[in-house]
Amino acid sequence: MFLEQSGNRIGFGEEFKSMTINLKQLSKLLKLSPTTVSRALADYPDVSAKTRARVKQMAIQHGYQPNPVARRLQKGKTETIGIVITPEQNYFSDTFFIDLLSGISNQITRAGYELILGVASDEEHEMQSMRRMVEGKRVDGMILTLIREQDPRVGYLLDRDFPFVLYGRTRETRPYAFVDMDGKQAFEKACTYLAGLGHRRIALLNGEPGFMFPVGCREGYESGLFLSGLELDPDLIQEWKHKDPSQSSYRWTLELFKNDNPPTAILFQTEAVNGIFKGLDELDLQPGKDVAVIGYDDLEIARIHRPSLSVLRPQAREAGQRVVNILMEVIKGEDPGKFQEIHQVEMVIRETSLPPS
Amino acid sequence: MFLEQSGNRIGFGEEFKSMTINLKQLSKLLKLSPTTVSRALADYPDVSAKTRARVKQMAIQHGYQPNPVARRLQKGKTETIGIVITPEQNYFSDTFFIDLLSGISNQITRAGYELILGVASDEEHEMQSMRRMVEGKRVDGMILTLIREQDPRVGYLLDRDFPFVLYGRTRETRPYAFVDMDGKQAFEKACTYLAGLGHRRIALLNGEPGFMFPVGCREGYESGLFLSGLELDPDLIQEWKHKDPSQSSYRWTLELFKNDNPPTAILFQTEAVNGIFKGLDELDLQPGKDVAVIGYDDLEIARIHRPSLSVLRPQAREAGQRVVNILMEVIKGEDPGKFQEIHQVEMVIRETSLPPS
DNA sequence: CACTTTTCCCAAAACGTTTTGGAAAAAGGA
DNA sequence: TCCTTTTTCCAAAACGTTTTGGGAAAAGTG
Repeated sequence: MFLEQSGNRIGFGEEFKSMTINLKQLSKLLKLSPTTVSRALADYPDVSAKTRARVKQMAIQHGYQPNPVARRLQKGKTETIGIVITPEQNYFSDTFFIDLLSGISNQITRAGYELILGVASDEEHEMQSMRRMVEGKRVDGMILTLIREQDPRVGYLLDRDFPFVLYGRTRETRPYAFVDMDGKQAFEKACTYLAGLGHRRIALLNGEPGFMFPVGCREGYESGLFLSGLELDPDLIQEWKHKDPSQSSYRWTLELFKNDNPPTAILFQTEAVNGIFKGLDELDLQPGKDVAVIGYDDLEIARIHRPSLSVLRPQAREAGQRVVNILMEVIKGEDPGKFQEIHQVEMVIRETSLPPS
Repeated sequence: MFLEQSGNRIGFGEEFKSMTINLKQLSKLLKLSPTTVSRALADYPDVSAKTRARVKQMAIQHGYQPNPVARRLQKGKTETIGIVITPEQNYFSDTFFIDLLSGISNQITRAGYELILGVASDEEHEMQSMRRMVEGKRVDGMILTLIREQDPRVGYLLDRDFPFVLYGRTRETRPYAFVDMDGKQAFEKACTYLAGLGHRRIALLNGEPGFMFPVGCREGYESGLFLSGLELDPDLIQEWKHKDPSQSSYRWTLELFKNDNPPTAILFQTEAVNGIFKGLDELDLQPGKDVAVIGYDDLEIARIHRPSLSVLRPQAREAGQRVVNILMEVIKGEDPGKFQEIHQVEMVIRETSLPPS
């Protein structure tokens, strides 16, 4: 018979190698059946307190950890979550995203799950990477970020009833789970704040069209203007491109002040700050002094810049943790429609949001 | 008996669900044994060309993909690679890192493997996350980045003979596999180039001490000075902190020009460019005009800045791919000592590297 | 035709768990 | 004491593959 397994004798100088004990080996050591050992470790009530303690002690002593692959096969779950990121879209210039990822990763680890990562260069590869995970039975659930207004990924996953949670929202009538930042409320707040300071001409540099987030930002901006009794001027609104935030925002800034009646305040995503500040500098305008500015996202640059930048600060880590907790519920079979969270965004007033001069 | 499995009948409106065929089910459809089907798909020579074709066709038709978990259990391999990143160290402000990750991810996918990601907030959690992967038998190999001069992770992995590849190097006498950028050659090249233009006072803002990369940079810098017949002035050398690249580099820049004999050129990592440019701006010095500057890493800011920034450009994607290919060899049992690659770094001359005025 | 070789296929074992469905032993109740 | 209930354990099945070790049929060979 082949039942004898290579033992776990610890030799000299080899303390670390083959620190890998089996359930079978462990049970042999304990003179118990594998069944009992497994159940003891899983705290089943049908194993006596005494043996349970004995098993656990021995397990610790020998550093036993159940082989996750075997467990996954038996349990019929991969205990794995997938996420696909796309560098082209300038994700990583943003400490915000790493915070989100950090929250996601830690919470997944806490649940004993794994996070597998795909890096896709464009929309097509993004889909391809996701399909590999889903159809290849490599994950139990997906996390989606950087959501587009029309996002084929969402339809794909809904069609096959595959568990997922969005960080963000999309235009889709079927119920799905998401965690999103309240961009609308944030921009409304920033806008009314500036108006309250006396600003009458407030410009908005919005995110790239096609994505969902800028939609809310614009809504908040318009609502903020309305609440403050200000009129909307299309000349004061523009979008920047994900591919080159600085370049497009720089050009727009120059454009903006050719206006007969230029703005006294600008709202934008902090990612685009370099271009805007460069543009202002070229026009001999000082941010915070000649023009009030508020950015969305509290990046490092916002804190270290002089004058320091007033910002809207989303809580990325917390959001990441919520995404994971929700995904776990959806995987368990809970109705995804129950989980639709919109998180408030804090405003941090620093030095660039003064009244007009 | 329980051998009967739920069939794979495709109903109306349920085209997508349970697109999940078994090897057993597939073999039943083909009226062949699971053995033969498995071997046919794996191109074993002991299955006739005709049946092989028939099997493959049917497999495609039903979208059969072997369950990776089951395969991993049988093969005794996880087909998974682990990596742990640490946000504190400002990784992600760097498009360089996402390029590296992109190369790694794509190559891993090509090999049919998975990349699992850990995000650790500090050194301790970094180790903890790696131990979970290694001792929990969750990965076949590890990729290490941001290597320290004394790096406990390397000793840990060497001690237990666990396959790994470093992106970078460390002080360790036992042989191990690594892919590294030739920081020494790069800084030497930049330094001699500047000296060739006529610069006599060249400053270096180096990376944080304790990490391995700055060691090579400094060597290259010193060697470049020496080759150009210039003397080393300790006042012209400083380190910045990973925690706040901009802040520390900003302060250093101001300090630097209090010198009686200030530099006419600066070498640094592009990550720190914001602080340096801010400092220069405050001193009314124009980069490229009053002070020549060359950065290490071709970040977006380097290209869009006016004047555009001359840089040293490491090929991150290619390096990532090499790391994975090497790791696969090491996992196969090849001697890690055979794989020690140092990649050349290209210099891109743009507008900030002119002769002294 | 009888023997050997080659071609083609398959049953069973194995990977390391968890779950199922008891069964033996101990305890409780009369 | 005898029956019932509770406690405590375990053998076997199952998860879905790949690998092992043949074995039957077909094809050569003399």
